[in-house]
Amino acid sequence: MWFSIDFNSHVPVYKQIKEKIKSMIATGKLKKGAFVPSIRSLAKDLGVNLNTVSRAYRELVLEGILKVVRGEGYVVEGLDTERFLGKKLEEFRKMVLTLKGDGIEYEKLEGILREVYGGEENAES
Amino acid sequence: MWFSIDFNSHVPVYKQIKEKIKSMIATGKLKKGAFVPSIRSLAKDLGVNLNTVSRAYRELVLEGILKVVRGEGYVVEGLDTERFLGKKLEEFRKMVLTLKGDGIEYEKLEGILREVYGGEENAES
DNA sequence: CATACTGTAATATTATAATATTACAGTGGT
DNA sequence: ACCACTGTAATATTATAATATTACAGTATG
Repeated sequence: MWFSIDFNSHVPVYKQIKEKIKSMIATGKLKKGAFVPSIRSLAKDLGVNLNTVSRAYRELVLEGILKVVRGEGYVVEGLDTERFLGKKLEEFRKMVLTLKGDGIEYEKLEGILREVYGGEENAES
Repeated sequence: MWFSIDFNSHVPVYKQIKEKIKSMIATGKLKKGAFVPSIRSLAKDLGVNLNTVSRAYRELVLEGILKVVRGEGYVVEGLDTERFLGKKLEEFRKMVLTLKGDGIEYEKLEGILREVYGGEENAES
């Protein structure tokens, strides 16, 4: 299995797919030269239509992230990881700004940060 | 002027409106008993259709947040602020989890937190 | 009472995302 | 050659969001 789709999200499925692929390249789970799953198999795994995956892959090709070999599949080309992570951090900053505007205190957010990140650094004992 | 809409967002406009209204109630900018702008005037201000604002208000009534006085307008009823902020924090946690999954370090996020929150506590000198 | 605001209702139209389905074309292994 | 995979293309259908437009109904104020 590969990953999952949030069907309740307002984010279009094809965009979610694109993001996950990028994320997996950024984290090294997908390396340059590797084949991503075939359109049909990924569509089946995710429970979405073939056309939806096709659109995601097609756009990733346009962005230079995948390349296609007809009859064989889609291959990882590369990703500007800096840029990708930069965008993610921009979204984070935007959300923090909104939360601050809603009157949420710094400590509350920092607490959640610690919660998500902490808790495993000394797994023994 | 009231607030603005992000037309590039995948979040539907009527949902953005609902969120902003809730946010303004949560932060006390809109108090119980106050009239929110009329459907037509807000639609004009935001540059959206009357029907879109109408839908937002209608749903806020269903949620018990506004009430309607025919011929007069919509009035703020109330908001479960705890619940509202709780949901926001849940979204925050989700995003942090994703960012962690993307290999972003704790310090990077904490830095942005500080950046957004800091910078005013000692405004003099 | 007329006017100018309110909300409401109904209908048609557009754009986007996603689905369903069928068909065609390239590649590789047997 | 055949078969089982790949990608690709085309078409129709559905759901949702948003728009445009017109019309009706309630309330308040001059």
